[in-house]
Amino acid sequence: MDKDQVAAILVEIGTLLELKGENPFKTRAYVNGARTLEGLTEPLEKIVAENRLGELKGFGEALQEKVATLVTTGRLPYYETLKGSLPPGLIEMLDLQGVGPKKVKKLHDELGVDSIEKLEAACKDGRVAALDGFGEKSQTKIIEAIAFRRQFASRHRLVDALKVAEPVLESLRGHPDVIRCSTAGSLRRWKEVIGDIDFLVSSKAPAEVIAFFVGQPGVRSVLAQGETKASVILGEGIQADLRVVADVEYPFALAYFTGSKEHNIAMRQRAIARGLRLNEYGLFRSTEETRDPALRVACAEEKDLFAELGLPYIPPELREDLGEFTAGEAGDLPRLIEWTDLKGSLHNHSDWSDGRNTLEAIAAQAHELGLDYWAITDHSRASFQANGLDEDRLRRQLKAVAEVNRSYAEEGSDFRLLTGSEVDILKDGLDLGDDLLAELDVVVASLHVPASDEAENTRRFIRAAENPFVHMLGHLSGRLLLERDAYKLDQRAVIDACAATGTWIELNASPYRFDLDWRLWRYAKEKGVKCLINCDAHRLEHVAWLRLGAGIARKGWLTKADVVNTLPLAALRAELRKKRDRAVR
DNA sequence: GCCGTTTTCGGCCCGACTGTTTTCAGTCG
Repeated sequence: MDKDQVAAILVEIGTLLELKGENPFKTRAYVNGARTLEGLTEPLEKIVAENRLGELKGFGEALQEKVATLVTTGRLPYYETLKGSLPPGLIEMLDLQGVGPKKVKKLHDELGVDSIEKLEAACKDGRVAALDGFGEKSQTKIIEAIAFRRQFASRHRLVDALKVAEPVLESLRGHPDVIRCSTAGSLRRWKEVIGDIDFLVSSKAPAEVIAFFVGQPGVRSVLAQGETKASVILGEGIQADLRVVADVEYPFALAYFTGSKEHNIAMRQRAIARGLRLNEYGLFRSTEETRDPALRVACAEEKDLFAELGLPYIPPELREDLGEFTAGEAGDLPRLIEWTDLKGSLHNHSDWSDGRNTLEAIAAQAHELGLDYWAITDHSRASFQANGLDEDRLRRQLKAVAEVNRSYAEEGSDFRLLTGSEVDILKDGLDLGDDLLAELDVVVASLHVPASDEAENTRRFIRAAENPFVHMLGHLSGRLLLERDAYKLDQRAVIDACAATGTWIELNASPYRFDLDWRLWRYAKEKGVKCLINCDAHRLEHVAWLRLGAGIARKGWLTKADVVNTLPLAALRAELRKKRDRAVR
């Protein structure tokens, strides 16, 4: 059983204990343990085998024993007994907005409700409103929550959230009562998948701002509206929360609402260690709960707050409590890549395979945007569903690319299309021969039809990395966010092989992929594996994904020096030759 | 269930909003 499966079970144990009315700190210990496991970059199996679970944060005797049992036997009797003692529908009921463990327990104990369907029925005939502690409004809200859950998923891709958040932010920025404003939460931290959108505003007139916010054109319903905060559902089914604070509180609130929760807890503890108290209203010279302005440590911006706690500014992308405090104290925080450092993309498609646009149109756009180069790496023939190119068509495409480049050269422009292929990794090797690969500027090797066996997939990737003409591996895990899990694959073993062979790894910037996952880049970087931030563009507008991909690279602690496609064309060509030259020697 | 310059017990981050309360519990972030 791998770390994600084990983590999911720990979370479920926590939830089941909550439903049983257990001590909330006990339930939280399980969830904390799960978070720790999810953040691991080395195989859980190895940690268990080496008896090192106890070194993990929040792992005492009970968790060590349970996780070891799960990893070694794939089962856990404690969990099975616990799960068997509660109806499975109760967990699903927790998904409902405004319904938590206490209410589920009461609904189950008093009405025998053990599924969303039965809950809906109980609401419709008024049995819920008649319960102690419930009323008409609770009943109506539950009915609405059930309808909402049916219509919308509660998780959204970053790109979809940005699309609705950015216009609202612009709108807020233009309001006369808004002094400062920002997105916060997981959106600001650039998580690949987000639950809801958070906005923060500073203002002297919160009521006006809140009224303006809930009246935005995209708002389809208002979940809550108070004096300092409001929650709405936007048209696309994404929940958005607004918080309004005084301007003097803004830096503290921004840090607080940006999170992550784990990062905030560490920040708070740093404050406590200095005899201070941190909350969303300020950093106070007090150990008691207070909002006394006289006790507030003055901070004009977030960076001042970090400085008070003995830290350099920590960019939002790094605020996951995954080492930013240790690195910050040591002065080792990386200077993160900016998306404007990127000079082009080395994995893209055209209408020769499954892309939408012609070579000419693609080149014109990339040139116009001020990029230095853009590689055309259409699919190889094995991807017949994508109209993959066989050797003849690829040779013809090389001529067509040369033709486009000639026109830029004649204009005196340095912009160039690069030739290439996204060659399929097949069972017994690559879909194109080495002779032809050697003629291409850029070779991306990707797996599109995985085996069901982890070792087999790992072997195929390692073999591709060993090919001297393969520059990089494409969308390694094969995951599609919110749609499809990663292939069964030992990603760290593949990263090791890339390190050994001088092969690069792509950070596929498609917001459906973001693959390699940001959590693995620090491992790759440690091993000396370089990154390429590639659009995998199939349409002109996908060039915008460079910005998204760079944000994910930032989340993976990458600097400009770690990313090959920050190099200008001549230097890039030199890098592209290195692995091949080494093979020839 | 975890943890320890508050150290083997007694804490565990903390505040806003809602609804059902007549002073607060539940939920959420």
